[in-house]
Amino acid sequence: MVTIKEIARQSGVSSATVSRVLTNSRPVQPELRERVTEVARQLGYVPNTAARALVKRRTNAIGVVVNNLHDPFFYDLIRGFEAGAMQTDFNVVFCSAMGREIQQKQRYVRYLSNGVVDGIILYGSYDFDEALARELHAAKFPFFLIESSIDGVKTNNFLIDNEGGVYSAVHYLYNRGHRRIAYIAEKLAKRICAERLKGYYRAMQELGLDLPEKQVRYIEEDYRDGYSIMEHFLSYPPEQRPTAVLCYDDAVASYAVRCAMDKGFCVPGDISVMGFDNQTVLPDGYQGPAITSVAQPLYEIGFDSILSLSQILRGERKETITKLYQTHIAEKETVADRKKG
Amino acid sequence: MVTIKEIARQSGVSSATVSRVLTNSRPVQPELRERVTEVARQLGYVPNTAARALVKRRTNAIGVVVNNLHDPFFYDLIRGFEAGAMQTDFNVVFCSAMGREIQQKQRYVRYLSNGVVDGIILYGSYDFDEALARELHAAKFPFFLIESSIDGVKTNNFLIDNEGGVYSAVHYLYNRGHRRIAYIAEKLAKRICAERLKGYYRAMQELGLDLPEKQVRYIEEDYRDGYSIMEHFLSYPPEQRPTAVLCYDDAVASYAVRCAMDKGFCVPGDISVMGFDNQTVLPDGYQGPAITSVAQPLYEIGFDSILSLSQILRGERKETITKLYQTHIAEKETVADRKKG
DNA sequence: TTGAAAGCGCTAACAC
DNA sequence: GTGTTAGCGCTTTCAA
Repeated sequence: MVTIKEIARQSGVSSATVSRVLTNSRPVQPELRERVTEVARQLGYVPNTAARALVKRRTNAIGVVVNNLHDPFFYDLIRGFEAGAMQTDFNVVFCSAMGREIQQKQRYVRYLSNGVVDGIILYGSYDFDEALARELHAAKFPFFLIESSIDGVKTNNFLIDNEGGVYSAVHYLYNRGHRRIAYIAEKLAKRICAERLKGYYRAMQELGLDLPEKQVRYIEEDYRDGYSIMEHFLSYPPEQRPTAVLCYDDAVASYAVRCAMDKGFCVPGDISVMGFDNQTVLPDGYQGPAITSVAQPLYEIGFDSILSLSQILRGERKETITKLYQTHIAEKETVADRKKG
Repeated sequence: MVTIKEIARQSGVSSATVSRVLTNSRPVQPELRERVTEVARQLGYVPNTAARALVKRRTNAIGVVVNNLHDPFFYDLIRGFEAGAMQTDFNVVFCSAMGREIQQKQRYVRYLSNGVVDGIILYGSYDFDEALARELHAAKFPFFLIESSIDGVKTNNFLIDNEGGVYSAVHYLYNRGHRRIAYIAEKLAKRICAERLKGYYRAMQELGLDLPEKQVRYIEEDYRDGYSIMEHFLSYPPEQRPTAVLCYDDAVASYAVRCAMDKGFCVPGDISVMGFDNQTVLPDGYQGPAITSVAQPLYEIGFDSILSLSQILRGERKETITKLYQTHIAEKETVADRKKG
């Protein structure tokens, strides 16, 4: 490893001068500057991040922490982060916890927030994400929350209007003549599960549709349960059977569609299906019709969060940044308009 | 930030003792140990990574550097990295350069290799990846190459038998009665492009099939060119038209299939198509038949590389690790057996 | 403008 | 077993 000391020795100046040249922090005689620069170049000097971080208490890096980085769900979000990273001087590093691991996520957050990065972008809406956020908040460490927030504490966060998204999806179906609209819900300890379900109830109530008790069913294990729940809905007699099934997310919806098709139902001819997330990538090689879905602007969120956090870290913005992103309906092939034909 | 010094003060011992307790490095009186542990816990102490890295010259972290982390191509690879990370004590961080950016990739490699991580896993087969590898090698920094190597220098690397993969794909088609087998090639400055093409030529030659000059065409821009190239092949008179088109990768193949279907050809009835990578996720919402492809064991490679690098860093393995991973044919829906029916 | 020296938070060698 | 001390590579006072 080539150090500043070595450069100092070889160019006959003090290490302080080398530092001044390399960081451009104070004026240095042009000839010295040149000499130092040249020696540094020849030796292939790269500053030691740890040493610099220790004394400056700045690392010039931003950390992004998620669960399941491999999940195609993150496609647009990561693209946004990457694009944001191109626009800033901060180095951006990603850390991923497997499954719904809290231990590992906590470990990464602690690791990053103590001398590795200057700020963290934490993606997730599990209950433990809020706990991690509280920890960062208590430590006064700069961070940005995506899809979560801390009750009673104002923090930088980007939220998505999950409730409004499902609410508008119900209206979308209603406007196309659907009245018996079922919902397949997720009951993880994630705020977005509750928010989405709430949007469903609110819309159904406002539209004066039947109280949806028997039209809401919860996933037990994972998204594959969409299959058996759909099977259940399809077992209803035709006059009670839902004409549309709204799903917590697209993965669930994909299994609902699979089931319907397997049972000889036509989607959307016989039954419509909607999802959430507008994922281009569905699990297990789904090849059915493209799923009409509630889309969230993940690219923008990724991009904006990197840029906003950069601004905060540079001190360019002092205020707490909060934003609620709106969703839109991505019209695809799984919803029929019952008012036509 | 709570430091070791503060803990020392509050628990009435020296900071050396605190360090000993916290790192479990040497015996400490049980009561002192307990006192220190308790104070540390109460204060929410987390060791400063930078300080520790500086003195130990170890960070206990591994860096993974790729281009386009968002690319669904990485699905299995990232899953492998994540699973590997769960099996080791090292923290794993990912860095991503956009597009075919060399600047940013170099910046990340330099950043990581100077005080942020103990070892790097570099994925990529661009020419500049080799240059980056040379840099790391010159700096004697521990690293692992996936899909690339340095000419004349023995380094830790995992390679995939790209040539053999395409070679066996040609045989696979041959065994199913195909004789006019075309190839859509990529001509990026990537070693895998050359390797795959070589496998095609070798197989065609060994099988005594027509010299494939007019059966090989190169992509100009990106994978979408698969469409126009397929269009070209389809314009041949039936007796000269390829019965199978082998593609550099699945993204290209997906556009080749699109084209064939658009032009009213049946895949694989009228023309067979094969890809490479066995991607579950194809670009732009591809919905055609599942593409028969040459599959590489990306999950294993990701997993193994983390574990192998961990072992190297812990000094458990001294030898240079080199491995050539074999591919296999993933049979899907785009190849017809012309010897049947 | 430059150099000497202190110190960021931590570990490790050395003494006791 | 424990405290004292030096020092990792760098930046930043403070003098000169």
